[in-house]
Amino acid sequence: MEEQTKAAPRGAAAHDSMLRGGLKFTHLRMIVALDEHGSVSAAAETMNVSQPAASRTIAEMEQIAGARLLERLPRGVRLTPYGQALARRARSILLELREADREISDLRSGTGGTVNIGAVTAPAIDLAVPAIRELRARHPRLEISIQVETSNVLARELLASRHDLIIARIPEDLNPRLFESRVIGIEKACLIARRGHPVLGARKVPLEKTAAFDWVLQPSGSLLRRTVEQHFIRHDVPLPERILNTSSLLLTLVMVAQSDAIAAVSIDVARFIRQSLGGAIDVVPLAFEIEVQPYSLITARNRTLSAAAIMLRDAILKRIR
DNA sequence: ACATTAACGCGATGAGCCAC
DNA sequence: GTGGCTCATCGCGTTAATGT
Repeated sequence: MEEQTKAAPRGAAAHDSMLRGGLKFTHLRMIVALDEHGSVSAAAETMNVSQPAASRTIAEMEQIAGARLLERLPRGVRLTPYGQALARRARSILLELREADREISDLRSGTGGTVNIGAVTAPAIDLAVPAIRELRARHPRLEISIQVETSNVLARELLASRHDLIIARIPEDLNPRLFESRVIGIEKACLIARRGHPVLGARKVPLEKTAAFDWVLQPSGSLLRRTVEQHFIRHDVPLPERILNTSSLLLTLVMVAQSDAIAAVSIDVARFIRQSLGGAIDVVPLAFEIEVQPYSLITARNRTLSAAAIMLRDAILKRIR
């Protein structure tokens, strides 16, 4: 009986040393700053305290955690696996607090909420914009921000809590477990050129004919670009040599309209351009289709969406059913 | 060069006491 | 019971000295 009462507490109660030990907001900010800067003095500077104060904060954290959180190196410090675990959790707690801050601020200001969405170009035009239009009609005071970028950029922005949700693909170099995603659309791409472009004479333009011209492509490593490059490799055609890298659709269109440059864009984008620009730009007819990996509606795992973000997500999902 | 430790200062807080 | 005052304590910051 005596042994029983002396035994370590079980379940959740066995893992509350952080709470009982008095882990503070400052500690969370410090471990994140240490992870980002790799030095106590740099972390201290970002938190506007002296370096010894930071050192004492670290000692407190290690005392509370009951584990060594940092390796002291000749130049700076490095987080131990314990430190990394705490930093990861601390980041998520701080992000949640930021979200709570935003939600309270929305409620106080009576704006009806804010929502930040990111999307790659095609679904931005085809899905995000119509969903936003619909939402705005129902909730005119809702503040909505949209960023159009490549999946690489958007996924990182999502993890940094700068977006509530994105329509993109999870980049190969990021852990898919960090996200919750649902495939919502396939994307086909095509090549575009200005009306009257030399390649447009043929019924089916062979790829090798296009390689000699300037190209406008998304930055290296982006999915659309990789897909296009794979077509060149598969058809045994040397890759274009003169490439302008940009993720800006506007710049792409200007380049294509004002020069002999060829660009790769999604079919949805091309359709929109043809309708809107009065035929200044044409689709290059190819003998094959360019299929890009499907895109998904992606949110950060373990992050609760605000009411405004849920409304936008539902408006998007409604359009694909 | 960078981290830790020691000594100290300052402001916030709570306990104890007293007057009203 | 309430408000005002004093004082001890605590938390958290600093600088200076010391260690790696």
